[in-house]
Amino acid sequence: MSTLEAEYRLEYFEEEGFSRTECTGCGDFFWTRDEDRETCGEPPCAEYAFIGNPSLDEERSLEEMREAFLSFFEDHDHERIEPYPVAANRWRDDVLLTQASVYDFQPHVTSGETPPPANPLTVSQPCIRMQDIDNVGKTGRHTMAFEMMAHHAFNAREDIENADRYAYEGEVYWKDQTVRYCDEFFDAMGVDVEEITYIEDPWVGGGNAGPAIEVIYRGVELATLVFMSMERDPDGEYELKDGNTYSKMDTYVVDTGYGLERWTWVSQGTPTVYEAIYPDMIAFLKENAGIDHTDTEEKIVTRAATLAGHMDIDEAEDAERARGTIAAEIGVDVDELRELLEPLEAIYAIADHCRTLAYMLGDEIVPSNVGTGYLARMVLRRTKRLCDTVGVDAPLDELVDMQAERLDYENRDTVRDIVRTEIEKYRETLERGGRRVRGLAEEYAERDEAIPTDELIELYDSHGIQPDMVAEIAREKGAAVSVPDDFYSLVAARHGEEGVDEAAETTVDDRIADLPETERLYYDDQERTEFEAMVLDSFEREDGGYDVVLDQTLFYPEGGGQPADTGSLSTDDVTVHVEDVKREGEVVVHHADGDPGTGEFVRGRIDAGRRRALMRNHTATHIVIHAAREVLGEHVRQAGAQKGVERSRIDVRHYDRIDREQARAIEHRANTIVRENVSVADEWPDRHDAEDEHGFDLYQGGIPPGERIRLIHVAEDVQACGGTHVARTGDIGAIKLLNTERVQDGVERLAFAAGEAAIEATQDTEDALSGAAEAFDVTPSEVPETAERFFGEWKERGKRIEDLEARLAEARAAGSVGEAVDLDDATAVIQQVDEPDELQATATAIAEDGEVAVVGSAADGAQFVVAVPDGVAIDAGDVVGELAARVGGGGGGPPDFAQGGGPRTEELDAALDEAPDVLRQVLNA
RNA sequence: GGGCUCGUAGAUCAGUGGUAGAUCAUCCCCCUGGCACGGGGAAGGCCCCGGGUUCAAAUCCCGGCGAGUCCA
Repeated sequence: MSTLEAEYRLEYFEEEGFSRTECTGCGDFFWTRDEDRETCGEPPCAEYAFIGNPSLDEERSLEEMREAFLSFFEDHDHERIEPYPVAANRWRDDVLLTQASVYDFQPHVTSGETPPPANPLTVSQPCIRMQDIDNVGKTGRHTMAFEMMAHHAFNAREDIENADRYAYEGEVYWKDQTVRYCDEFFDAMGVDVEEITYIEDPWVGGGNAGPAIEVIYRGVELATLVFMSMERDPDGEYELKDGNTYSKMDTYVVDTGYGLERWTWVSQGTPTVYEAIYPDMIAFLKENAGIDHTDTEEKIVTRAATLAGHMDIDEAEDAERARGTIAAEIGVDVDELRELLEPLEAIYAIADHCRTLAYMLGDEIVPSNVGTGYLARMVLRRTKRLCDTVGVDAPLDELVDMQAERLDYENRDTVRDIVRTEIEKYRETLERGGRRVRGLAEEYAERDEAIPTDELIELYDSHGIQPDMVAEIAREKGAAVSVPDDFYSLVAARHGEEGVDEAAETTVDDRIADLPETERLYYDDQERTEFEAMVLDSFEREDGGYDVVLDQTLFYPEGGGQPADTGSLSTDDVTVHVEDVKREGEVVVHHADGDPGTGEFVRGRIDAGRRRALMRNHTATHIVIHAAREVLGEHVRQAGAQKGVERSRIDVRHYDRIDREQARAIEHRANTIVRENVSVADEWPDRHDAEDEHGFDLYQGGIPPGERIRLIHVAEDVQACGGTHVARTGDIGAIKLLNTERVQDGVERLAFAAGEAAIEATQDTEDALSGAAEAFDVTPSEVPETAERFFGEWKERGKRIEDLEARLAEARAAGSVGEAVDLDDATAVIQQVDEPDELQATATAIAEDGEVAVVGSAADGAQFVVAVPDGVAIDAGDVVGELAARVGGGGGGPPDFAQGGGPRTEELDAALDEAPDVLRQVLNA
């Protein structure tokens, strides 16, 4: 086993006269030019030394600092690239948000499958770290939104077999040059490099690892230099801090991170980072919230922040704990200090959260109850709460827009619209929640009980009501609440074991992996339906079928939401049917119902009708999403799609329901594109050229690996796509939108049919309508009006009948149609009424006349209703129970009105005959 | 992707298997010089839809549709 110590013995350190020292504080090893230095320089071993002491050659704003960094590296042979979206789940499925610049290049670039957009390159990548949400504003140094400035170099070893199998070759630069650049950049920013320490801090993450260096200046970590060069390997020779073993990879990547906010802060030396990066917004918010400090207060705030800056505050709790110490130091009351600082902390957090929201919404994340959308919703609601507590009354969409404007976003109107819609939803949730809590609080206050924890958990988990809101309302209503300290873990416990399904690793069969890449003919001529090929191999499957691999194929394997082709493979002797086709790596595997024989020549024939339908549907999908973007807005993105032969569906992200009018507009637009009969073109450009030209929106259905990608152009729409398409939009014939449904909050599903299926779908609807028209005996266009009239009349008749039944029952009661039985202190009337709906009315009418009613019915089984007027000591329930038992059933009800029955209708007469006895029995009981 | 909650009068919600309710809003009447308030009365329900269990379902079970919410 080897450690990484040797990895840090750089020639550069030697040349520059660095020495390696063990920190007397924490024991970490670090490199420095200052031989007398004893500590690593990072808290808690040292304090921030730049607060109130601007520490670069000049004070810089966020924008100026970013530009200084990027142009420095541009001047040093790096290409500047545009940042990637913060929604990292747009190109990788293992994370939701971009948290570091290197995320941009994982997994395909770092693995060597795809070339980087430039090499070496520099970027300032917006990132979001939700983990820090509680610390923002309080610690003075944490932000949720930040930009990681970086320079990256992608290297591949040349001393290996097939060195050319990677998308980049050779070494651009490695450790020495990376540290040299870092030194030079510090120097360019006016820093005395004697003050810098380079701490050895091996990095491990996401299955990769390597040596890494933290760069510390005046107490703060201003850069991290990571040398990603290892991967997890059970047999690896390096055992690292996570307990796993690692071995060297063929590719090795320079991954650096220079925190833009930190650099800006250090350049200005303000007490908190927020004042350095959001000066305008903080001023605006302070004024809006009416925070106006006297000179004395101002001094206290500044001193407190400065003192806090010198302390090791890494968590919000630290800040709270430090408050006492700071108050004592300044000589003010701790409560007074808190009162002064808390509104400021809220304002800092609002500024940061608004930038986070601008990043998220600007990158087309739509608030939702799932995924990144949920994170956006959480941040937005939290921000709204902060605004309310501190008394900021500017609309949130305006605040977010201030940040979006600063970031120079183009879709600012949509962002504002999303924020407004979302705030409205939140308002409704709060209103609903408030009503609910008030009701609950009154109930418990009345009983003089505390609101139990169970209720609190339910309110939060199912209704999104924060416990502190419950406490507040409960206080108004005089109900007690105590929120347990472990509240959120109780909520988590309620969710039980949330099984993190380890995605079954699709292990490619070794036998298949060894076969050569299948030549894919389906791109060459998308109209072709027959081909010839040689069977390279054929394996029997467990289900009795065969996996057939050919040297070339026209069969499209399932992918990109397009189902596989079906068809047949024939030799002179045998024909087998292909039922499914899958891609295993670069090899296309045909699932057939027989074995054509390894080494045989086969003629392949695909089911042309099916393929053509699929092609129509696939092109139609592109058209529909394009039309949806035009109608609903540029933020609309594909969230999933499934093409079929009969119908297809596409899920799009949108922050509202799609109404009927919009659906019509989308259908109209889509069919216009069909009628224009424009040609559908495909091309295979270099991926980076394509990204430069069309942006990230190319990737509606995920990002494919490789140096070149396939683009499909339909009218103005361009998408990266591996599917098969018709030659011209007119070939689709027609597109019929079948329905829209909401599959999740923020995701609408559009179902549609193309071509023949579109006509059939229309006809089906028409059949339904003309059926209804026929039943009403009116023309189809009169159906809505007629149905409405009928429904109204139907309701009216219902009421009329009810009314008549009541009157009939009264008449029947008055006329004493039934058998009257004299009980000791009351009269009972026993009657048979075979109208099921009139049973109750009759019984009620009799009871209102002061007589005990026993009404039986033979319609729909044997049924009884017994009604007892006030003041008669007969339990109706008992009577019914007894009678119903005689017809093989049961019954019951309150003492004055009971019902029951049973299946044996033939016993009804006998039961009614016995009713007087039963009544007497019950009376005497 | 998973968990939980909800769907009853125009609105807000009660209703634990036995005759569908309250409050507000609406309409009418009374009180007043007029208004607010107050008093009395009326109208307003495919109890989301479809199955099942049961003598009986708004109520219990299953499925669907719609809404909300928490978590990854």
